[in-house]
Amino acid sequence: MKEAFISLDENRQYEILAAAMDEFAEHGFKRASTNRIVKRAGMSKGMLYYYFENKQTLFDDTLDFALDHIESHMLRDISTGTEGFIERCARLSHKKQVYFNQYPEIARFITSAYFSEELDTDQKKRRDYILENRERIIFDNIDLGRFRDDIDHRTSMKLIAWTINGYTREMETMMETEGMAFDHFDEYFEQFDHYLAALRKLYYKEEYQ
Amino acid sequence: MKEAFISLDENRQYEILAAAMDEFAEHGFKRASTNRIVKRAGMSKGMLYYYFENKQTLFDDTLDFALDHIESHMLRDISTGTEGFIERCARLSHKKQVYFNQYPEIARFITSAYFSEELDTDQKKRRDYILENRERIIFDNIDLGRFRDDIDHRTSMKLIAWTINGYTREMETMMETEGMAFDHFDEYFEQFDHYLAALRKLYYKEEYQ
DNA sequence: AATACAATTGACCAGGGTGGTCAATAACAC
DNA sequence: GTGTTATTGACCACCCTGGTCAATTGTATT
Repeated sequence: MKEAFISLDENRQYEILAAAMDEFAEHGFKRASTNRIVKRAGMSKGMLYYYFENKQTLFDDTLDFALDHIESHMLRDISTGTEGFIERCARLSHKKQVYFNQYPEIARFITSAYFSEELDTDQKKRRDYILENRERIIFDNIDLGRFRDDIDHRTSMKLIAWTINGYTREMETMMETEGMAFDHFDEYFEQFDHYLAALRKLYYKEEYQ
Repeated sequence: MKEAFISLDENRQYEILAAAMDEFAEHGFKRASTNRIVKRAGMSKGMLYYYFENKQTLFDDTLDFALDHIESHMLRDISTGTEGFIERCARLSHKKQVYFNQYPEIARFITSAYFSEELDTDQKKRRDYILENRERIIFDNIDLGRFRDDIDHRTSMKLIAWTINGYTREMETMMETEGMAFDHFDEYFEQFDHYLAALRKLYYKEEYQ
């Protein structure tokens, strides 16, 4: 990341990094092609090496950017006030959904990096640290009293988490394959509320439904 | 697929097709390497072209084999006697789980082919037909009377399907990353039964729990 | 207009991988 | 020994790779 790149317009910076993220996500580091990256970004080969030292540092800088971005955009404002587990799950899922919808390149890139063996030790550490934050926060400060008592609380939480993840996953694939328009977005939130109400009826005591 | 390949030992046939499936799954048709395939299969370059016309027909034959295999191994014996939706979902998930565990190469290959744009029209049709069979069968002949009536049956079915898929997905990734041993397999089935009992308590009338 | 410097291009390089071929063997049967 | 089949891997022309760099264009300052 040379000064030439840093002094670039922020939108242009993102376009270039997005091109790199798409290519790395699709092919991994080794088989990613710098030629395809410059084609995706709409620039000449020379510019890439005017902006970055080489392919490796391009990848490193891109990963740094993506992890920073996730930390500052998706994981901030996740306050942990006491709430029911259903509400907690819904909130986190929704946050993730919105973020992944707004920055699909970053989502794809990080997802592929999550399973990649091509990262060095430091990169793996940082990736794991950031992505496990979400796991840590999900069980913090939960009002367990809302659960019905004839089912083990841990069991309830597992089942609820799977259910909500399943719903958001189905929405993701629907949006990917059909290119969900904005008018369906309201429908999506209505549906979500409907299912959450059902979950409360299933898992909560009457007074918390 | 020349006679030379057909007259081969069945196990050896599978080894070679498995090598091809792994390579195609990982890189797609275009970027898959015949050199890596022969290396994976432990044979010389010449043999591949002694067995198959060229890369394209190798892919076609491999896809045909995989689809046939799924149809005859995973989708047979799915009788549709009347049963509860939880039991139906569990049975199908279990069948899929066992099959994908036994033939992981086929699972990976078909999964990647499912999102591939490199298939021709006929191949896409056949793939869609076979894979949608599972979707069709899942709602057939369900004893809806078991559901509690204060929650819409369709809602219940959606929620249950998401839950069970979430569970099996978690097991799959656990097995992939940690290399689940056989002694954990019993534990897995115990857990599964435990969660199914909870689901029955949540979604069924008392007399069906 | 002239100069200086930054931004930008794409032809070019050596090296490596590609799908596919084929003459040379090895293995086996008779 | 002979004929047939199984098997090898060096080899081909071609394409793409990461990276370079002389040449060109753009822009601001004098």
